[in-house]
Amino acid sequence: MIDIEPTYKPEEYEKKWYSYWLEQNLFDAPVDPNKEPYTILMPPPNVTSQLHMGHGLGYTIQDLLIRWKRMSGFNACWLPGTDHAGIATQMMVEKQLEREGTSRKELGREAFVKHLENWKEKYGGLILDQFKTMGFSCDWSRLAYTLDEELSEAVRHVFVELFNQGLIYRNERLVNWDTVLKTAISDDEVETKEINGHLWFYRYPIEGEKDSYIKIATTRPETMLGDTAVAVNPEDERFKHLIGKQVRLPIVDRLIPIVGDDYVKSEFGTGAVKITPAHDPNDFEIGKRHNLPFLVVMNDDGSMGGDIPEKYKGMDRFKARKEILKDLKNLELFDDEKAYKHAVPHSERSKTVIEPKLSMQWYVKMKEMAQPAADAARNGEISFYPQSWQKTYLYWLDNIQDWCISRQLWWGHRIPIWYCQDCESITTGMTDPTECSHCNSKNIKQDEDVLDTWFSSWLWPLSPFGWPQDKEQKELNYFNPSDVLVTGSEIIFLWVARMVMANIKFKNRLPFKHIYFNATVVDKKGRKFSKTLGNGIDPLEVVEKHGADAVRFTAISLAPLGGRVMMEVSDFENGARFVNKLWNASRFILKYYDEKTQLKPLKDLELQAYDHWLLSEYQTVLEKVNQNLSNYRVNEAVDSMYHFVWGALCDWGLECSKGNLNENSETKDKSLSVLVYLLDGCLRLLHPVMPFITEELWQKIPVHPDLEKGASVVTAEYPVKSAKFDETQATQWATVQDLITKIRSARQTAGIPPKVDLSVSIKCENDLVDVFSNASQWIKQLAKVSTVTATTENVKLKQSLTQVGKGYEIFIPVADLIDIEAEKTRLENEKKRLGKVLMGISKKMENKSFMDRAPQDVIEQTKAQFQNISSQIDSVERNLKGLNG
RNA sequence: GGGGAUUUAGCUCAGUUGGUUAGAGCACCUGCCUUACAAGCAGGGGGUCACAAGUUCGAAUCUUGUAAUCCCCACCA
Repeated sequence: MIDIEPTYKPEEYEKKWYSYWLEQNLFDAPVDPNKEPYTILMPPPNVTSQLHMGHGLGYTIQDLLIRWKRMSGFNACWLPGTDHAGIATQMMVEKQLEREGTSRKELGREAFVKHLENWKEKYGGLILDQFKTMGFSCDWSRLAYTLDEELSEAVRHVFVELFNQGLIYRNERLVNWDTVLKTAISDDEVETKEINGHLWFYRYPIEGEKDSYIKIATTRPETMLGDTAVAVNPEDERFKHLIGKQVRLPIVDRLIPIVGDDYVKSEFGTGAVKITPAHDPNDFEIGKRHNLPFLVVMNDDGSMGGDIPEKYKGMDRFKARKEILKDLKNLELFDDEKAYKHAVPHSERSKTVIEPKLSMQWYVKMKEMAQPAADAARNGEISFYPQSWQKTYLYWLDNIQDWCISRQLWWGHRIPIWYCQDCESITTGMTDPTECSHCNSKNIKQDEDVLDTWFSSWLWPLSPFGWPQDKEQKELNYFNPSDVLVTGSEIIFLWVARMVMANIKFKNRLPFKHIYFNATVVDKKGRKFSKTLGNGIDPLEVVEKHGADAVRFTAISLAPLGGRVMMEVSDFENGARFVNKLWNASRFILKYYDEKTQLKPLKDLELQAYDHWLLSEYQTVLEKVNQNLSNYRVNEAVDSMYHFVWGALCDWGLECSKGNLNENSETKDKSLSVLVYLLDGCLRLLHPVMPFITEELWQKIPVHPDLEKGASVVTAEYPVKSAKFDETQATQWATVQDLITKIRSARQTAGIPPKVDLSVSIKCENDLVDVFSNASQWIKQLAKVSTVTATTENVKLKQSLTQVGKGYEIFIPVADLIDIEAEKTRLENEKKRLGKVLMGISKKMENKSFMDRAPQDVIEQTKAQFQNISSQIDSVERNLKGLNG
């Protein structure tokens, strides 16, 4: 007897096995030319972040795939790492400083960066430990961090390279300015939100004409301080004559021209637009077209500033909005206010309203790099799961804008550009210069800004593999391209598309072949998890309660391909139940195994019909699982495992075996040979989903002669389909199951107490007589009846419970145990139901076109069905008569 | 405004080239401590497949339209 504790206690096994795996170096994937690599790049989490359910799901899927491929014989490398996450981390630390009553300005750049590094040292490893708790099998020897020396060198290499190729340039443009974080952010970090705002109408007096005005409409009155024109459509009859004239800008008392520009839509608002070139993207373009001055009237923090009336200086932009309106009213220039719903850009990070700001920033030219990245998707070299994301990807690439890569932050890779204070030229290079490369002046100063975090992340497929330092690039050439990228669709542009571009640009090949977008985790009301709502699920809390395997199993079984997945804490009980089931099933099987047990190869055994059925189901599940995993239909793969273990192995396999296991006989060894074989297979099958419990159990089960046993289930062979059963017997057993279910049903619907002894007679077709007779031991056992007789003869039994199956009828004499009337009603209903079905079929068969045009096999099927249903109806009718007489 | 989806049992979803009486999990009802598991076993109820039209011998499945919901992209002041 192999003793297993009555309940599975995850905390007792998880740490133990994880350490064991690490000791045995089972997750490491050194370059091995004799083995085919299978690589997944882990999307690096923010270095200071904590594990949440989103990670829980996405990374569990990756671990599932990696473990599956590792067991399938691949050199599986899951590259782990973390991202310095410029904005997020700096924001976090700045908040901390604020609580401590200081600020980054007060500390100064050097001290602040030092502070951040300490912070990273302190909290940086946390999420990686959490990954270990989840059982993730990353190749920890390759752990990378975007600020590592080698990775930083790759960043610099790329910057210098692109700069030298003229693909990086500096320009003054309108950027998305975050007034809270005081930095520019890229278009992709902006989210537009519908806001219930206002459209305000007011007038500007036309210079030199008494009581003549031009009326404009705006959502942002505060920017009028920086107006340098009013624009109208040149075709607009109402305003044509005004073009070329000037208006006197109220409050600031400045003369500005009225210009004609096609951009203005006559039908919107008043048909006249105030133009603020330094604070609005459209106005910026108009400003350029008409050579208007660019007047900046706002400070970095969103307060008003510049050359404006004293009263507004330093006033917050939203307060200034109200003040301006008040002042316009006082001047009797204000006309009207209308409720107006419009899209307003917000910062993804700080959530504040984005301010378009005129400033000098660094950009990467993208068009040229985007082309091959788009082609790769068009010609199918790179494929998306779900496929529909391809369109989104292509749309973005086809309409790509240049990438603003400079950030006014201190946390990140500092831009390797030096400005000469004397000749004003620019110096860059792989090493920090000491003098200007043009005039040799020592008077040079490095750019204050750092690079966008994604400028290091986009090199993730390359830089962790020693690129570009390693001249031979053995590592990179082995692992790149990786096989699949598993990530969230929200970073398809920020990260995914850019990695494709970088990999093509610098390695002339793709970073990965497949892109799988995992579902977004939301609550039962469809809301995203958020701290403020408090609706999140902490995966670690759930792990503590149910164990990592239960969490992994549940997460995967709930997650469809793409889209959203609703989760609540109670869902994880499902996983816990399955873990418990697997534990107990194993406990049951192994209980009967002792030193006298001799496991035999399956081919040497004379198996029962139910064994063949079990083996057949097992083969089916193996095929399904491997196929579904290949298609990234992970929830379906897990679903079929669950159904095999619970519905086939436990509900039928173990139940059928019960009669055979107690005796010290050949049947016991035979049963155990099959059960241990299947259990071993199930543990391997389930291991990628539930690594801990499967390892604990697998280590305990005896070696089966048909199977190999190694040091760990981590590296055991993943089972694949290979027929080892008799299909005929498997099918016959399915009929026996059907019969057993019908007997059980008859008994329960008639309300016969379980303790009452029943005997069953079966009238059946000739070939079923043997099938049922051979199975009588199990029919008795599972249907809880004392005798079973099967015959082709008509059975004449009065007052019987009856059931009709395909090719057989069941009679259970019950004398006065049943409510005859209730039974009659049941049979009448059954007759009605079958009648309806038969009607449908006969309609089909009477339809001449159906008989003429449908394929032969469909017609045959329909005929057989007709036979079947009619004979069922006959039986029901006969049974009804039996009850009456 | 453009694009991508979704709509099947009370809930979450399968249903892979159109073809037996549309499935699963959870929830619900009933009966059971039957030699692992009451975190269990057994049985059961529940669906005009969003709506409408079309193609077809045959539609949950294909086409078109309608409605509702969700996501992404977009500079109409």
